[in-house]
Amino acid sequence: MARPSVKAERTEEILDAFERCVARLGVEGTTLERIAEESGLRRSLLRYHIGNRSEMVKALADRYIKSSRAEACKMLATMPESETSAPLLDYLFINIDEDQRRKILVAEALVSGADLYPEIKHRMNEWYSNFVMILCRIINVDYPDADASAQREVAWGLISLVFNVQMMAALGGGELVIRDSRRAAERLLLSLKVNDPKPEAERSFEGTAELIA
Amino acid sequence: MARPSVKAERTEEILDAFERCVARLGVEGTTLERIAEESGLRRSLLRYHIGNRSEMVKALADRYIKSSRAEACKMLATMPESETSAPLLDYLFINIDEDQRRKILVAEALVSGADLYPEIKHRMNEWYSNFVMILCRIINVDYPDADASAQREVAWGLISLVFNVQMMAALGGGELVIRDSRRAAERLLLSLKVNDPKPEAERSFEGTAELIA
DNA sequence: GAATTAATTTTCAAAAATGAAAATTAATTC
DNA sequence: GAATTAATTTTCATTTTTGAAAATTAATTC
Repeated sequence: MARPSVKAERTEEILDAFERCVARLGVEGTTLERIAEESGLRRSLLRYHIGNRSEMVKALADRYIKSSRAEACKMLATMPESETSAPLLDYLFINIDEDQRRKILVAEALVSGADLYPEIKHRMNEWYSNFVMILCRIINVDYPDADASAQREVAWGLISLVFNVQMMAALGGGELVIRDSRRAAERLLLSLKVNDPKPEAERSFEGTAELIA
Repeated sequence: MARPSVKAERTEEILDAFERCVARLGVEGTTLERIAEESGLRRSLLRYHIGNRSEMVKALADRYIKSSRAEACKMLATMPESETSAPLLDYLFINIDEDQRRKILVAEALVSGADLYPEIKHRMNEWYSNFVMILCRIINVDYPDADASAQREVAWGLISLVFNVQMMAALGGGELVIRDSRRAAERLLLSLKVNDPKPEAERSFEGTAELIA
């Protein structure tokens, strides 16, 4: 009855370009004009299809959460029944293509930029919790006897390593850092075996009392 | 012979304000006008005392590197002769005041923003290497038999944890993440004891050959 | 208090970024 | 090919940010 809509495709194209910019320049470093250039579209089309700047950022965060969650579930599905540690480490550190690397940098940028966009804060918190949960589920396969908090500590450590290795890779010297990160992650996973059930030694560095929630 | 110079003091004030802004808003999210407001000075004074925007960023990075190096050395000096692990973890995760927290966020912002300011890239690389070295020296006190690469892996893991805990703390839910981070760091340190000298188990998750530099 | 130099304020211009809407073009149906 | 609706282009105004220099004020020495 009229010209067919391409809003869905354009929206994807625009957000793809936005992601590429954010990975390099951060949320605040990315201007609408730059996104337009990156996507090969006019700036007015960003506005027409998505909206103004803050709506653009919101749309980016929304899409990111959704696709990231889907990706994590897919990853979970590809995990073997046992011996998940090696495939997990490969997934997190080795089998990283340009796309996944960008996704990680975008997550960091969104978290860092959350202060300026309060709506994102909650979304990124949710995203992070979900990621930890997925990791714990995988960790649980190889280390079912480790208690939940121990698994969470290790999961958090893995995430920290993944984030930082990509951030530092931007400074150059990528290969060495990747190798070290993977090894450190390996250490964290193995700590679940060695220290289970928790011996006295593990508590030897315990902090002061007010830290215990 | 003339009005006394206050350039040194003003410069410090301005860069202090700049740091406060960068910790919250990132390098690109910080405008000169905002720095002026934060410091209580006119924008023209930033230019007069330091320079234009890129010179401001360069000055910030320079001062950051210097003071950070001094701080790290001071920390190293306060370490005991033995049993350094607990004080190290306290230093990295527990005894963090607003100032130190800000410093960490600034480091992250500078690393993330290095793409836009090539001059910083090298400086931040240097900074990072120095930090790893200091940590290795401390780690070496308690784990002198662990080989250098193992110490470096653990040091890198500690840095990753420190960075991420502060980044995520901005999203809220700080206490739990701090506790988990400290515990994860503890696991990394302990892995140096358990797996030394490296048993076969430690190599069980070794990646493919092309990773060996 | 005149000279001197530094600091500060004021002011203006230019560029960059965003918001918004009018005008035009394109693809579909009937 | 006329009507219809979506997409695209064009255009303009406004705000923000930055660069730069002139004008003024302040503290010191002689």
